[in-house]
Amino acid sequence: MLSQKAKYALQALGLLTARYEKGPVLISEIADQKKIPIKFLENILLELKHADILESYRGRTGGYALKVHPKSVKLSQIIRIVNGPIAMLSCVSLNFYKACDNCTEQICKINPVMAEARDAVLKILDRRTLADIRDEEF
Amino acid sequence: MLSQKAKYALQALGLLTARYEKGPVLISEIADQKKIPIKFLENILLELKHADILESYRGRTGGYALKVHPKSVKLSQIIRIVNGPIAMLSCVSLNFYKACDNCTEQICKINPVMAEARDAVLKILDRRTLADIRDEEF
DNA sequence: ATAAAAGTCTATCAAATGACTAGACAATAA
DNA sequence: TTATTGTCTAGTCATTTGATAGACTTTTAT
Repeated sequence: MLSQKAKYALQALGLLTARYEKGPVLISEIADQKKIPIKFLENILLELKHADILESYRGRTGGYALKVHPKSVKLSQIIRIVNGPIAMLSCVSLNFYKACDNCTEQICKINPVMAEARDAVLKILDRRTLADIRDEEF
Repeated sequence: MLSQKAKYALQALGLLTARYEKGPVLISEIADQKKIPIKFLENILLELKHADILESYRGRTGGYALKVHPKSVKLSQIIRIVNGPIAMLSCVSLNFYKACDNCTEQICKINPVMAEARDAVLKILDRRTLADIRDEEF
């Protein structure tokens, strides 16, 4: 399951995508609309900024905005930033690989199944972008 | 990511599948072979017994054995027992559904993507059974 | 200038979860 | 009848997660 943080991140990005190229949005506005604790949201947005997904402006007319085109950001990328590995086992992770420490056997039958599962999810999450979770406008 | 517990469960089941219809296997033997802390493994096997996947025998010739045919146990089933939901969001879970509490919008764009992702994993995990992760024999 | 408004950053906290352990108990076969 | 095996409840300990506090910096409107 995705963490609450990851869910919040996706919700915030849905809003920011709808506002793409329409000027920065206040953290407080996002927090209000999406019912996210504001200080928690601050951390999340900052992390996404550090990952070059968002850009921010300070001062009176400040706020957050998408830094790149919505279609250029895969959902898999977002999830990796705010939630970590997508694979079910680290020994099968493409971006966070780590060998199993108790896997004595050369031939593990679990590994290939989990690799299949990983590919199946990635087939979805690599094809879907921020544009796909963009908030409807009113 | 699957918990350590889930990983241990799958490893233990790989061994028990190889021993299917060959009499009960000691917890201590499984723990040794798979390098799993024995008391932790006890809990896991007990849980799988309560879920009717395993059966156990006490006393001198005791131990654990698969209760049903390996091909009749889907990996998705095991994961749900020892790890919980397979879906990335509870609002998209088939077996552990729970509505989002901060989802004010009628139309959530995240939900359908996560449903797709869930279906993609399940396509693998519903088709694979214990027979697919059965330990090789020597 | 300067005050108000915005994001930045570090630190902290409580609660939940995860991984594991202890130990008394119950059943069974030799 | 006793050694061996599983049963079960409870507890510990470390880590992660979700959330908060508050001082600080930057920016803009006046």
